[in-house]
Amino acid sequence: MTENPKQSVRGAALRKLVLDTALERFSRDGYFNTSIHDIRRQAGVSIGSIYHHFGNKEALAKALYDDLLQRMDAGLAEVMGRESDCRARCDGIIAFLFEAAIEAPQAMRFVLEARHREFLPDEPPVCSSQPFQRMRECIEQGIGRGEVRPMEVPVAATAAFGGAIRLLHLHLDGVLEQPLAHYLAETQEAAWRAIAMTPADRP
Amino acid sequence: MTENPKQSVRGAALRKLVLDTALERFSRDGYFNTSIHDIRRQAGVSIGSIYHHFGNKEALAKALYDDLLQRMDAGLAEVMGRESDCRARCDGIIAFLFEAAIEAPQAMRFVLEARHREFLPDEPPVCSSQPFQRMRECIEQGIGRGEVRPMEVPVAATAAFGGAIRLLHLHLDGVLEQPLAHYLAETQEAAWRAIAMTPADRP
DNA sequence: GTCTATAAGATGATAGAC
DNA sequence: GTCTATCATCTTATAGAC
Repeated sequence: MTENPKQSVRGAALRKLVLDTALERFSRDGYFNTSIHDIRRQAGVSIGSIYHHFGNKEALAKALYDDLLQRMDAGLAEVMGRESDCRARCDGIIAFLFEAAIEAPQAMRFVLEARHREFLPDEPPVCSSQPFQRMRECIEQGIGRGEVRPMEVPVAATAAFGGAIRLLHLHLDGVLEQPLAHYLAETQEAAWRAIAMTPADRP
Repeated sequence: MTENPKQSVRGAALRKLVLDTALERFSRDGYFNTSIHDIRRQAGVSIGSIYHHFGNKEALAKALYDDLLQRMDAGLAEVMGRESDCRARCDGIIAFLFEAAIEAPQAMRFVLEARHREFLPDEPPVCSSQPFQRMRECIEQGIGRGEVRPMEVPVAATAAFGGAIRLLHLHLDGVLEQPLAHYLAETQEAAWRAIAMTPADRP
């Protein structure tokens, strides 16, 4: 049985195809419910090619994970470069997360929902990854500049983005009545109120 | 090889022992990294007993899940009965979640972090479960009474509890510098500010 | 680099004695 | 109700031809 007729897909393109297929299956069924043979079948390539490019299943997941985290980080970096004050940055970050969840729900699901500890045991928790660290830095700067109330940084960071992330989960779980974008402005406003320095907070 | 010498643990006690063991392993290694044989070995019972009491692995996970959700819901119900105004209820709910995460981290990890969809495919998402619905109701009532700003309910609910839940994740991932309790008051305050009706919001 | 066929091991589940 | 022994299947991974 020929898997990849005339080997029309080869090299880097084959690698990309396998990654895309893995993302779809991992995000839909989970890492453990997806066998290498599932990916092989759906991608229409041979199991030998998959092992040639990635070595083993865990390394395939890790390649995917690194790729997605890097793309997410690039998006956040862009926001941080574009905006300068803390409110605008928080708004931009939340808007970016929403857009990403709308346009690339599978990627978002894999980054946000997957329990990476269970299949990438040597990986630090997601919350220690670059994108999440960037969010924390944004808030830390905001505190330093007096735009955000003085608070413990983990509290401020989770207060700022926890609501949005939680709403992202609801969206990905398909339990929201309205499209995600409908909730954007209110989510940004609530996030900022949670941490904003108000006149009454000044000493 | 005798597993349960003289069958000292039997009936309901055996069932409980299996559930406790399953919780520890599922929460530490994940559902898919835990085999029935692992649970059998650690609990010191026979595989036959496990299948007698639960039928299959998925049903074991479901029994555990239902049990934990019910306990969590009971805790939230207690808070709702004790407090009447929305701010006190939100504070109480967050305090309860923190206490539960401190005293029963394995249970919290299984309820909050596990991807139940992947091993309980017929179960609705956690966010639709009783405890989470209760939180949403609390906020909805707060809006109705004018204690919370008029907002989309999903936004208000995630804004109120998303930060706390996110911080719980950080705690369970072991990335917080301080003990969780240290962050309680600030988390409650930030949660309330995110949704509170202020004089300036009144028309 | 890609392919097919196969190996080696683990897993969920069952049968049947006590 | 609990036990041991065993099964059938699936999974990851490798070998070796092209």
